[in-house]
Order: sequence, then structure tokens, then C-alpha cells
Amino acid sequence: MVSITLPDGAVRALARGASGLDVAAAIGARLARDAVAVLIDGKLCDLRAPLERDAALRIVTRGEEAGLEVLRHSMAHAMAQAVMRLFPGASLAIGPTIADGFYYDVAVARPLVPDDLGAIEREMAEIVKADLAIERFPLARADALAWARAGGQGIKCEIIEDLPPEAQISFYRQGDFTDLCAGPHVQRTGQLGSAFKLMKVAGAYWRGDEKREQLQRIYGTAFFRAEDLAEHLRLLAEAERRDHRRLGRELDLFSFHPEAPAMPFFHPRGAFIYNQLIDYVRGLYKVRRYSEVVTPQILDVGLWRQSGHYDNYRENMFFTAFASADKDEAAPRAPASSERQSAVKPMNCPTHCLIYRSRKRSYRELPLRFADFGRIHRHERSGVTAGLFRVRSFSQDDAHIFCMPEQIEAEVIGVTEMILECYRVFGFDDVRIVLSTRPDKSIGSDEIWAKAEAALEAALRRMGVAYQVAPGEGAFYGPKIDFVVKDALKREWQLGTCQLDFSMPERFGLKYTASSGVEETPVMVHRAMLGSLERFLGVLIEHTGGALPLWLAPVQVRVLSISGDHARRAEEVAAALGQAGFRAEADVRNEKIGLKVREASLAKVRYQLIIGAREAERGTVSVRDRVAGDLGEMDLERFQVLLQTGVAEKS
RNA sequence: GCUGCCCUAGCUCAGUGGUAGAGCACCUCCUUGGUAAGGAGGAGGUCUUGGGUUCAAGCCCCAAGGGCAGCUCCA
Repeated sequence: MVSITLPDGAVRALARGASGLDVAAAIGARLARDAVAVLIDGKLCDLRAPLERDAALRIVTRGEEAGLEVLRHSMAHAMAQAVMRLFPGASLAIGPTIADGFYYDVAVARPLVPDDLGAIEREMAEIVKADLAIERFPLARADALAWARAGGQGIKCEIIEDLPPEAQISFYRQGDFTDLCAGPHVQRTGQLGSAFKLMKVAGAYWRGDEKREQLQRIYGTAFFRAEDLAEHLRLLAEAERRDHRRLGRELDLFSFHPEAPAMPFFHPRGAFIYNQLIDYVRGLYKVRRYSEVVTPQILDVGLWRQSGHYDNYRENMFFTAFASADKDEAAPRAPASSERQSAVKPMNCPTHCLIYRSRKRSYRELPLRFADFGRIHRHERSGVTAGLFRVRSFSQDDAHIFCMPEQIEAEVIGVTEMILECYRVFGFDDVRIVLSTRPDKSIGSDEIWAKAEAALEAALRRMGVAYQVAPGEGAFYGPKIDFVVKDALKREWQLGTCQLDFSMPERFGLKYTASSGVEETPVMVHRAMLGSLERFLGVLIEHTGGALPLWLAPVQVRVLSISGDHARRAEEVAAALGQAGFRAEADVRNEKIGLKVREASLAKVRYQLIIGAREAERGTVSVRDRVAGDLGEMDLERFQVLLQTGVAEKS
């Protein structure tokens, strides 16, 4: 007999070799039906795994995340089985579960196209319908290798060879399909159900190494219930509807052009928002005693050698070439050796070091906080650019703080406070803070690292904010704190960062005279709150679905005339609002009011003022809130108070 | 950068070898309409670019550019 302890503390005695399914059945039929897997002493196992010794056991059901992962993992096997049937000779790599589903990497004779997915789905449905038993069996390493070789599964061979010597090598078999797998899995393919969908196919390198074989990665997702799949697909559709690239075009905010790939062109409305963001950050800087600087975009290559960017970041940098003087066409040429080569800056920090070094510095003036909205260029590889999220030309709410080591804690608190305040204003209430510590490869003494990590941690503790530690994830030049927000669609975005840097002050020979009269090296803090303004704008557009808060909206009010007779009054009202500092435009087109309301709403204009005979005569406006609907007729003055309040509240 | 897919009017998309289409947007006219689409007419395209195959190419082939997805990279 073995004694099994359940989560509620109850202990049950069972015959040795009984399974979690027996336990579930003993507790209740409903539990047995919902059971997917078991946790035996914390280890996720098959429901049928024999219980060989006393253990703590918990039944994992369909309702929980771990249960869903088991389903998806089994679904990945069914997909692999379908692929093997449809593409004889295919070989398999790995098929794990991921956040929203699962994938399987396969090597097939020809690349898969989207149409293949339908065929694979149909085959999967057949496999589900056949309700094949899924059986686990162990194999010795040599037998496992023999299996892989016999089946032409070269990648599986490699996986088996890489398994640690003590590993129990297990396989799962369902009908004509067998796969190397640690499990766990459901018991029968019939349990997989029909709430699954193959999403897309893409190339992926084996083990993420681009020098190795390229495989076809098939992505899919699965749920226990059809309505969960429907909800998932609805969220995906919603994300597509909010895609900032689409909204950017529809709301006339920005565009991209082949003449400057991955470099956004901000139209008047987009540029307005962009500048509003900068204005807002400038306001914070005023309170937090930052000084803004303006620095060049093109600098001598020697500077980049000194900073280390030339050695480590050159592939991502743009270099200048000069027009030929003696030819008609302006063919670029490389500078002659006598000329100075220049590079377009990918970061602002070296320019700030030059400002710092422009005269002797005293400890009395530290910390120095240099803020810079300078435009920077990074030659991101063509495949990684994406709308505003990853661009080649952008600016950041960038700043560098030069301070003494003992000032780190206070500065980090200041930065963190400002970042959290800033995110609240934009409606990002869910912020995750991650502290990254010293990596294997790093520069700087043990002493300064210990001091710096302690200062970062002390700052977070003092503030009483929750944070996670990512050991070894810091930059080689110093530890850092990253700030990750969750948007309205529950997606995470790393926006802010606060990185200590012991390297660059050394490289640039930065010094300050300490109170003792001795020359010391300052610590540099790289920090950003919104990060790239381009990327932040993209995130904000998707977070709000394009309906920006009043204080950021390029158009706050649209004044709609009922008929031609009221056009003049509508224009007057729009002009008066403009005079009062609001952003209003008039729509006096020869169209019906329903159409004007519809278009203003689609354009995400928060307030629509309707001007007809009644309003024109009484000097009032009828106010329509895009979300709340008709607010009724009121004096223009009263509407302005409403607007002013909304702007002040940043709502 | 790699792999796959895509590129036809401002936008979304039809168009499988025989001289280019729709809806919306745009312009003009009619309509003067009270809170999410009134009606009619018109204009707009070297079918991304360059080669090739063919009597004939938007359509087939090759290359380049741009985009999308994934991988990878990220001082």
C-alpha cells in the first residue's frame, strides 16, 4: 500500500501501482471526468502514472493552466502525427506549449503554405475522432537511438544524445505515431476535442541557430471548450483591429515609405501627439531637476571607437559617405583616408559624456541629469522592423545621470517614482519591475557591483514596490531595473529602464573632484521612461484603440452643422474654442448630421458639438460625447469648463 | 540577415495567358437633412521595379525593392 496525501491534508491509502485517476475516481465522478494530469510531489505526471511510493498528490483539472498545457502538448503530438501522415518522410524536432498555444518544428520536403494547415487540421480531426489510446513507455538510451535512426529522425537522435545520463527516456505512442517525449499527456486522442486551430506556419532554425537547419514551425492553439477558443480568436481579432499600423493610417497619424524603410513620417496629427508626449515629459523633468541638452546626430567615428560602439554595435550603425565633387551625379563615395569618417549616432550617451567632460566637475554639482530627445538611428535588420514598434529612426525620453556611487540609491528612487507616476497617467496600472544582476561576462570590480546591486535593491525596498530578480540578466557594464507594463489587451511591454554603467565613465575618462580633493570617477545611469517615443506611441495607440485621452488627442472637438444655414455659427464656435486653447475643427459639409456624427466617432473625436437653428439662435451648443452619447444643450462656456476639466484630469 | 507568404485606384480587395473591376474615400450636382452611412453623376491605375518566356503577361519564370509572419540579434 502507498499513502497519498491530498492538498486538503487528507491521506488515502491505495494499492501500490494505483494511479491518480483512481484517486480522482474515488473522490468523485465529476473530478475524474475533469482530471487531466496529476502533480506527484510537485511533478506533473500522467493521470495513469502508477503511484509507487508515499507522495503528496494533487489532481490537475481542465480548469487550470497546467491542465490546458497538457491538452496543448497532446494536441501538438496529434498535429505531428497528422504531419507524418500527410508528409511521409518528415522528421520532427520539438513541439512545446507556448503562452497562447503550442507549436511543432518539423522538417518536410517542401515549405508548408497556409493551405496545408487546413489539410493538417482535417487529419487532426480524424485522429481525435479515432480516439486512439495514448500510451507511455520507457526505452533505454541505445534503444531510443535505434528507434530514431530507424525512423529517419535525425533531430530526435541529437535530442536523445543530449539528454542527461540519468534521464528516464520515455516515449508516447498513439496509433501509428510514436514520439520521444517527457509528457505528460491525456489518455486518449478523443479527449483532445475540437476546440483547436492551426494559426500560422513560419520558418524557425533548429535550436534558434541560423547556421543550422531551417525547420517549418507550425503554430496552433487549443482549448477545452469551444467558447474559450472563440474568445481567444476574438481577442486576436481585437488586437488586429487595434493594430497601430492600421489606426495610424486610418487616423492620418503617420506613414511609412520605401524611400526610408522603417523610418516613420509623422503627419500633423501624429506629430501633435508626439510633441504632446515630449511636453509632458519636459514637465516632469522640470520638477525632477533634469537639464535638457541638444547634441549632434553625426559624430566622428573616433568617438564611437572610444565608447565601444564601433567594436560592439557597428552592424547597427549608419555611416556617412560624401558626394563626389568631380562627377555630375551625386554618387556617394567612401571618405578618403585623410578625411574624418563619421557615424550617425545610435545612442546619446557618448555626446553626454563629451558635455560632462567639457570642463572640470566638482562633487558639488552632482548629480548631473542630462535629458535628450535627440533623434537616433539604428540600422535594425530588415526582418525585425515592425510598424512603430521597431524602427530605424527614433528618439527617446533619454537621460543620463552622472552621480557619485553613494548617490545611486537616491537617484534610482527618483527615477522609479517618476516612471511609476508617468505610467499611471497613461493608464498603465499594472507595472512589473525586474532587477537584473551581474552577468557572467562583466566589467567593473566586485566591490562596485556589490555596491550597485545593493543600492538598486535598497531603492526598491525603500519604495516598498514589488519586484522580481533576474539573476545574471544585467548588462555587462552594470545592473539594471526594467519596467514592464501590461496593456488593455493583457500584452506586456518593456518601456522604462534604469541601468547603471561603470564602463562608459572609464572609457571617457570622466572625473569629478571629491570633497577630499581627490579625482574620482562618477557612475552613469542610463534611464528612459517611455523609451522610444515612436514605440510608446504605438503601444499607446493599441492600448487605447486610437481613442486617446483628451489631453493627447490631436482633435478634441468637432463642431457639426445641421445644415448650410448654420455653417457660419459652427465655424465661429470652432474658432472660439481654438482661441481658448482647445483643438477644435468644424465640419460644415453638405451632409446629414448622422453621417457627420458617424465619421467624427470613427475618427475617435471625443466631443461632437451639434449646431442647428436652435443652438445658433440661443448661442448654445449641443454636446455629444463619443462614448457617453448625447449630453444635451449647454452654453459654450459651460462646455469649455467640461473640456478644461477633462484635460486637467488627463482623462 | 534567413525562410515562407504578399504587392492591382488613396484604402480594402476581385480579377488562372487575349487591351483592367467593385465597395469605401475623392470631385461635381441634387437634396437643407437633428445625434453612427440620403441620392445621382464624374474623375482616378506605365497592375512595385527590371529582365525573361510567349503571337499575346496583372496572371508564367528570374532578380531587385517594399511589406507581413516567424526565427535570430540587440551596448
